[in-house]
Amino acid sequence: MDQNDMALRLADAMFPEPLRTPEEYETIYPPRPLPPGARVTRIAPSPTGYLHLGTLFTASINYITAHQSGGVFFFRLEDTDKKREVENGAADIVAGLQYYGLPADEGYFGPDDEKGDYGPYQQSKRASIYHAYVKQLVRQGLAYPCFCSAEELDRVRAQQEAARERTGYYGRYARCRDLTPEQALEKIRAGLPYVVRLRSPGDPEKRIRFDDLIKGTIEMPENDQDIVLLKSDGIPTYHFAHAIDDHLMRTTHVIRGDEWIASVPIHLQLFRILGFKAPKYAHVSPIMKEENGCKRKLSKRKDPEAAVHYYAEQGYPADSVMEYLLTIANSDFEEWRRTHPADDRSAFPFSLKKMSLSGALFDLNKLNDVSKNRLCLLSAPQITRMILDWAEENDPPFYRCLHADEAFAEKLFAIDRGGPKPRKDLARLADAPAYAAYFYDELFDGRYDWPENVKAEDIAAILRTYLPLYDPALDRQQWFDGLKALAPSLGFCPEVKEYKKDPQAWRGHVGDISTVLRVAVTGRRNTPDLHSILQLLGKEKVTARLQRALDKGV
RNA sequence: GGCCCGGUGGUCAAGCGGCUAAGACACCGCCCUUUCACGGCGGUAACACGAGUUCGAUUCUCGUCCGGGUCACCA
Repeated sequence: MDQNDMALRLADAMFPEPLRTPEEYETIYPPRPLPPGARVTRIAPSPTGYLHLGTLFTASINYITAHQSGGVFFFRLEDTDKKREVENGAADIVAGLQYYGLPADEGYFGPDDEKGDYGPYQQSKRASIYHAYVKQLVRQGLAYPCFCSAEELDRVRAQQEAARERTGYYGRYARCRDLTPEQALEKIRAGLPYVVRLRSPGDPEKRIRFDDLIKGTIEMPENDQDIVLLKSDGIPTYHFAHAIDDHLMRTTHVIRGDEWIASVPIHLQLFRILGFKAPKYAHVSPIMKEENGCKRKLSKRKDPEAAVHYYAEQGYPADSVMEYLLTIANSDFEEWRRTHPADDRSAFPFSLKKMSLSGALFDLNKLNDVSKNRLCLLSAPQITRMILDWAEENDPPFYRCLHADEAFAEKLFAIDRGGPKPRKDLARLADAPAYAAYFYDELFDGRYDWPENVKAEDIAAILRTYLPLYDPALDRQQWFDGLKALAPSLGFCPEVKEYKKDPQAWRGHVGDISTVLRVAVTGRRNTPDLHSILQLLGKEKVTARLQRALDKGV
């Protein structure tokens, strides 16, 4: 029996189960009938935790890239590491993408819920596919079983480190590589556990070159590591699954985090050995965080803002988060947004080439600004609905107040909204309680932020004088004219301009009077239009608030 | 340590051999204004360092330094 036959027998011993051939898979998963230029992209998360901001970022870039080219964006679950799996991880990620407006066109949607002709989209269900290809590689002598234990591998690595040599399983360190098929067969029959490794044809003296769509041309040494293809439980490693899946699913553009860039030589090698056309790669820089002067990747464990849940809890609408992410992705997005305030984001001419080469620091200020600019565009019914939904989850007392009279709530959020110059008080829905508290006696904290340029005695005088005067029948102009008329008797100037000419002659101006009233009624110096607030509150409450402020004193 | 990638104001960033080195956020000031806002105007503030190429370097080359990533039966 020659070596070739032995290789076949080894392959059969390793994979005794009935398997399809790679050729069959080629016909089962034919090239996609897509117009030229259409890009097929994917998000392929591992369910090891909740949806991460970085995953969302990468997903949005994949989504846009596919959709702007008339292609397909699909979801593949990389659940090959059972040890690290988190209970509702997959469901959370799927739901999160949906919530942020990035639903996949095809792929995994739930344990028994898939869409598309290129599945299964869950790697744990693709074992026989991987095995078919590994079996072929074993037959060709391009892969072999390795019986080295974790301890042996550790020992070798320690030696390599001590000798200042390159670590890993390659060259003369690839001990199982030289096992004859007979020897391997014997160990398998003896029941020894093993992994399957690639017999790497790479030469580290040679260099490979590839064009990353974001980073440009990159040159690296060829891979000569006999990397693991199949773990001892028969499940593939990321590298191997990537090659098989992205070929069979006909991915044209692999857009992923740049922590993968160092393994591109492995991936390219795999595609070549398998006879697949390699996809185009685009490696996205991570979103960073600054901590005592050091930049580092946003960490799921340490940073609450890494988990996408954080934004929902804080009341940053999905729209705001996506807008912020796009400003990071393509810096000219902001300019586009200014000129197209009402357009859908999908109309923005996104380009991978405009992506930054280095990782951006997460900037809360910027997020707030972006979010304010989005929230101020919403209609009163829209924002009220969002606040209601947010509060129901996150602020029950506030919710109860709003919910008791939703029409009233809508009126209060309608103040100064909808005009050409909308206020920008809200960056998050979580800002709403503080913004609206004074409309509700239950929430009004009764603290007063009196202006320091008005004397306490004047404040008291203003309140006492105005107390019986508020008339809800007056419109804004009449109401304010009334304040002006009242001003001189209190020693205040009715015209600000005149006051400025000779401040010494007055105790203040009409603006100060309205500030005093504002603080007495709301406790705050910063509120929307006072007249509207008084109208909404009504005569009885206004009077009660003025009385209370008077009683409490300054 | 090896291999990659990067380094323009506090942050995000334009820039691709010649510019008083854009713009946005944040901060400060002024103006507008009945208050609060919105808005407008203005200000502080940057090419990591050293060589080289060039008439001329933020821009090209090399080196140094700094930052990040990666070197698993994790993805």
